[in-house]
Amino acid sequence: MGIAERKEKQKNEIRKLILDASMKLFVEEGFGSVTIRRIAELIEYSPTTVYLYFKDKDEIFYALHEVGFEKMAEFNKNLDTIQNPLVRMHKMGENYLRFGMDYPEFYNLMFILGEPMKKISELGCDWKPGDAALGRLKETVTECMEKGYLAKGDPYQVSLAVWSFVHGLVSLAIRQRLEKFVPDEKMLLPTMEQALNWFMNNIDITERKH
Amino acid sequence: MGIAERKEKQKNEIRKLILDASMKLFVEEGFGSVTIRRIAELIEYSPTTVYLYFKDKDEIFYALHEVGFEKMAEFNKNLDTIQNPLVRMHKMGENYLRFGMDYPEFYNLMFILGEPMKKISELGCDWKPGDAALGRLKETVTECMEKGYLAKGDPYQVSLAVWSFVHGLVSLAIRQRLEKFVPDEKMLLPTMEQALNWFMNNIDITERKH
DNA sequence: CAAATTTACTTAACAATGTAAATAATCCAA
DNA sequence: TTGGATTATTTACATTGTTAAGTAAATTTG
Repeated sequence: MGIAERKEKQKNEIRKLILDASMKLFVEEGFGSVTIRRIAELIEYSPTTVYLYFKDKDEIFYALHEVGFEKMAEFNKNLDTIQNPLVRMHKMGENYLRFGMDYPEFYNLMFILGEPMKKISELGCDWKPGDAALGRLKETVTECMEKGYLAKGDPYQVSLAVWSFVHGLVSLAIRQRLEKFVPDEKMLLPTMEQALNWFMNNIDITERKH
Repeated sequence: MGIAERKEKQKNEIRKLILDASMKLFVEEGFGSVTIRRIAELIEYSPTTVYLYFKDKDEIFYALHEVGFEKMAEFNKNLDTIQNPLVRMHKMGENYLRFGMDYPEFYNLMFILGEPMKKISELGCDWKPGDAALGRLKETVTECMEKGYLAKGDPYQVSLAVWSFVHGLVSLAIRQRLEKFVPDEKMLLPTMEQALNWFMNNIDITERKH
């Protein structure tokens, strides 16, 4: 069926057009500027055409949020060579902080906004990108426990805690809740990294000397 | 000037009418249902009248967000009798988690949404409610350090870390990022409390035995 | 090859939204 | 009572997401 195949291909091409336009708006002007009409304008179709390729706007945001996870994965390429699981975990946290501060709009979409999640819950499927990301953290946590860097326990629980910690830092920062406490914007990331250091020092049982 | 005084009083009465209506909509139907037109409908004025008492919608949300902080303060009334600063801090965290899960819409407004913060940054003033809340945490942290429960260090830094941790938990939970990992909704708060326990155990230097 | 049908797209429209400008009603002092 | 100030409303604009109806072209069918 070369014919149905080409059809499918063309459909995907326009889908990609739409996503590229959405991405351009998203990256250059932020979440709020991604409107159906501006997307349509960019791809030179009528607004309603967009609805022939995506059920609604949330579906577009879901797609963008997946791209965000790919971008985040790039930040984590520097982890491969790190042998020590605790050092790797620390670096993972630093990457997370840096990603969030470098791409706040993406971070927003991935971990804060409701739009991508709506897609998931109505489709009944699960949050694959998030699951994969937390899975990688869990592996490292498990290794840390095995090698005696972290107290033995439920790696899932600890992963959740670590994630919550860095997410808390990033989300407070990018939602302007730290402005009063860290007035100098230049000091924001350093302060967060320092907090991460403190955290890592506290959970590392090999560092405990009192 | 009994006359100008009454004028002022009447003005405040209508302001209160508007805020009460906004609160009703906010509490009963959520953030998205607080629209100028529905507020006007409730108070039986025309929509534009609202603008005679509030510059814009964000100003209303700023007022609501302050009420949220008052509500949160009520949750913390059980702290007064707790002597041990570390136990108090732990309870503070539990209260925070419970408040966030009990009033996700308020939490949203207070710690996630941009609207109330916009008011602040354009007015150039600072985030008083947030400042006060973190201040109380800082006091407790300081006391913990003085009494040897926490390693000595910058209490501000540690407060930020503690806050980030609980905020991370709550915000991930109420923004549906934990659904995949904690499928049973009933287990959400217990899981978060367990994470808090783990956290507290790790930072408490009196508990360290290996 | 002609007719019927499906596909791809557009136009028009609806129902909201926040908000500004113009207009009307009300109130109070002179 | 009159006239200026205050307060409220009417009207309007520019957006938004999204649906329904219409159209033209491509494709399938007879």
